[in-house]
Amino acid sequence: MIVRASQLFLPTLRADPADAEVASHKLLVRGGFIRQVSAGVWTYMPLGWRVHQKVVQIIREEMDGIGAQEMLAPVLTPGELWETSGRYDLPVVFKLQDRNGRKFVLPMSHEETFTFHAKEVQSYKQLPQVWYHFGTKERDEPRPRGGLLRVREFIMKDSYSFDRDEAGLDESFRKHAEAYGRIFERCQLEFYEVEAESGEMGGKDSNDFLAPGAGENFLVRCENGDYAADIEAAHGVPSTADFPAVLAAPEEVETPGMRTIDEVSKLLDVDPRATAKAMPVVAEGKVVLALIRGDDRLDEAKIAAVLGQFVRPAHPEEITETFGADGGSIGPVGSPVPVLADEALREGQYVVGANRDDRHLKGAQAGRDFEAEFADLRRVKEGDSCPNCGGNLTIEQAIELGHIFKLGTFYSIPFEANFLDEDGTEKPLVMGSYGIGPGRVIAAIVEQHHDEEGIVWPRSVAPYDVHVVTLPGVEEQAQEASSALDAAGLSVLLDDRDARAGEKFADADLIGLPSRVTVGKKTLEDGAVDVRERATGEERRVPIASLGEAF
RNA sequence: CGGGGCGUAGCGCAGCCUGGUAGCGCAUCCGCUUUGGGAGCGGAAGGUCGCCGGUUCAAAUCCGGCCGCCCCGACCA
Repeated sequence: MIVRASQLFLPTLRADPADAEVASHKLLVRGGFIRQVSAGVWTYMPLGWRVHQKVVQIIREEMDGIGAQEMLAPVLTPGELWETSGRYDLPVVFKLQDRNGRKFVLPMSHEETFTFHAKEVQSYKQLPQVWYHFGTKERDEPRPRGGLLRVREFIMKDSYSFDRDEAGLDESFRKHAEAYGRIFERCQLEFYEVEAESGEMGGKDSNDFLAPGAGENFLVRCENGDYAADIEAAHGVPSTADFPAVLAAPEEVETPGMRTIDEVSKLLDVDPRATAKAMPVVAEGKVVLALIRGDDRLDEAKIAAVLGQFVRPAHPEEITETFGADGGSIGPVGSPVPVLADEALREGQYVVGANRDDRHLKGAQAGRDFEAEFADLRRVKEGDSCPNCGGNLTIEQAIELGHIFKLGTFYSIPFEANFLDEDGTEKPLVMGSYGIGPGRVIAAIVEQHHDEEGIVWPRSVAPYDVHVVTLPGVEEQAQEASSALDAAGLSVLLDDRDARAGEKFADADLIGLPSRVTVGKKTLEDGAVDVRERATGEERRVPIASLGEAF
């Protein structure tokens, strides 16, 4: 295939768009791949759509490879299906009504619809089934951002597995994980499969596929490659505290006006890591005192996992009412409410609030001076050690490319999606669901494959294989070169525009096809062209006659 | 939803404080010259200054309300 740039809708921009921050957003817009229509709503223009199609085809091949069956479910979905699952009232769900006031949902994923169809599965003999589609998803995101990173409408490949039992689900889950690995490898992505929070899905196990780069997730990794986790699920070993001399009993000290760990540790000349921070929270109407080491941050996802969904920090009035002291001076010793302490505080003696204004206690020790439940509450941070090998942990931003869930019977029970098993009993289907966002895959590829000049597409997803740049006076030779490449099965973008060489080269670098062929006046003398690799800048001279074999 | 910023030609911006016929660069169109890393000269086209209202002889500019977009946070299959 040969496409002429002079006829192509490819509006490249010389400057970065003013509202873009991340590299993939800037480059995809500048390169004429995508344009914004509204916040979090994008059009894929011809080049961008070609990339999307390439990614989709890779996903399709790998899904088909594990026996999944492609179909297409509608966007417009009756509200009753979502009332059945209980998801109708989630705030991110787009809802609308028809002229008769009948409720509809624009779904953000299709569990309900696919489970609805799964009611037609009758017998264990038909299992397992794996169905998927590339469907348009809608989400009333409170805050879209970062180009394709977080959007309100997007295409997702979502698949759903239906098995007889847990063992079958494990197998479907494993196959998906392997297929996902192959998909991301074919897209030349560096990625990590990590444990994830299941959110509102009610599922048990769920794994995220994270690609380092920009993005909204934080990936924790060990330098030795034996540990990777999303920060919300990650465990780190905190650095060792520098404890002062051991005390036989807690000792009260005056700390007038000292409210923060920083102030207290400076005043008392104590390592902040040898202090403990008390954070009263309210869960289900009850106050609990969360206790973490002075240098740590409370991880809200982790405390929510222990105390339940609705945890909030206590209000100042609640604190003084409960503890009889200001928030800067409260502590676990003599606490009127249960203490939930981070694992790091099991051993050692810490400086804590005395539950009296302007007083702290030195040498407070869990088990001796106060009772506490222990849990992992601290947010992993730079400088922590790997829980497996003790190596250094690093934290980097990452894009969530895909998410795989073991749903179990969360949907099949309310939908009564049952089958008759070998033993003659009726059982609910055991389900899994598995998503990949091609748009995020594209963003991640650009994040990981670009330089100062523009995008550097991996060949597997490049919109075209070769960019042929024609300089003036050699139009015929450029056509000849393009035909040779086309005959060799390569797709060609022929830049036949009446533009200056520099402009064409700059656009070629920006658009980022893997190879560039320059046809210029020299070609008239030697019948050869310059072939340049976008990734390396390496250039070689190749006769047009043998261009086909040069790739 | 809380905090901050922005809205003027296709893109990037100035003008607003201190009201008086709307400007710059790039892009676009025509002509000539030029042509291996974003050319030069000459000519031209293109804007309800986000929207509504108010103040004023006069509003891009001052005041009020609304809308949209970006960033941080909250939120988040």
